[in-house]
Amino acid sequence: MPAPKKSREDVVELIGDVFRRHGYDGSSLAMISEATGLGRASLYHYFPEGKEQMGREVFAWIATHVQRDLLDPLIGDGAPADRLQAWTQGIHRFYEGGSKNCLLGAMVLSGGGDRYGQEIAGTLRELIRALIRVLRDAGVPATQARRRAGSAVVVVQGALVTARGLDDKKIFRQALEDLPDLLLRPTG
Amino acid sequence: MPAPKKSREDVVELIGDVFRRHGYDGSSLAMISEATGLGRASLYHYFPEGKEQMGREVFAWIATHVQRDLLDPLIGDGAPADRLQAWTQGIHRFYEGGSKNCLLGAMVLSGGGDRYGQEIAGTLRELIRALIRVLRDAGVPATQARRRAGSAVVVVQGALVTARGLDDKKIFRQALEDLPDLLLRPTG
DNA sequence: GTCTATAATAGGATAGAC
DNA sequence: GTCTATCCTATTATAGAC
Repeated sequence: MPAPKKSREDVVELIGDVFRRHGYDGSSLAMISEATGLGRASLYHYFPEGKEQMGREVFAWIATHVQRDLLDPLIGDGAPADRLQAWTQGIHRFYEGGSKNCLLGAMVLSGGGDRYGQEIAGTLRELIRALIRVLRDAGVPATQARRRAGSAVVVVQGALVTARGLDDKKIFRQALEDLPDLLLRPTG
Repeated sequence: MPAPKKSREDVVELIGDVFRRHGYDGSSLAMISEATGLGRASLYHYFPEGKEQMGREVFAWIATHVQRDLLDPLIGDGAPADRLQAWTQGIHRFYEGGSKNCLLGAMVLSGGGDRYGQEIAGTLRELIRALIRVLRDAGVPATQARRRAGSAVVVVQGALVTARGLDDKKIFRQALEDLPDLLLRPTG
């Protein structure tokens, strides 16, 4: 096996997986070293500013992938219901059916919130804005659209935490399944 | 000021607040010492087994308070809608309108999950069971009741994480407000 | 770019005086 | 029950050889 030769992006993704599982404070360089297959020295070669730089790059990675897998499908010009469907499918893939934690959520609750609060809030807000647009396109009144867009993000976050807390992915699948109907239900 | 004399329960609650904010791994004895006003030595006097014992007692504290503030209102014998209302109000108080994190959620994502996974899952499951009963009492069919009870917990968890991620408590209040109608909506 | 060694620090935990 | 001092370990981070 001729050393699979990981790209920098591969490494960043692997580091992100460690942060997801153990939070920021809970992730030691030893774990990161093992997960990436890189020795400590190599890690500092790639990331001279250490753990904090790793965190920054992981967030950059997340931002581009949220854009591609979650935001782009929402912003397309198909029917609103189809776009929402594409979005929930994107989420399903993104979090591997609930087995992967949300990095943003993990960071918020584990020491990353103080350090990366701006990035976290920014990504969440972008997502909410895209959802508002979809709901508006579907004819949902502005106030309701804002409210429901917020609760969509709430459900995704909650489903990931709860699935992990209960060690049961079904709850994640179901919450996701119910989401489009919930968002597009007639206003009353 | 004659040293307000904290009871053991007060101390445990204060420690819980530290865990909430910083997660398990993120909470150092220095933080705990400052939050409680007790020196390291005193902490070990009260908790000879150290941080892990603190974690255990915090979970015990949570269990009794979840019981009193969240489960008891749900289990009463009033109308289902009233019981749900009492529950959401309990949650609102419990988390101080979204400014306090969920300890279970924080633990899941910050090193506590490995140590206290059983306690976390147990508390969540109790809550879901109580919710199922309420929904059944309201005439919701069993399958739907299970599903919705799960999603109620999902919403609460998600609202707390998201409120913190966005640093915006409004999203928590709204999610909570919408919850009873969502749970009791006609099955379709 | 990776290895070995090592510094420097923080964190958890203990001992003994009072 | 609290204080001071201390130990041990893990962790972050750096230096220098190859």
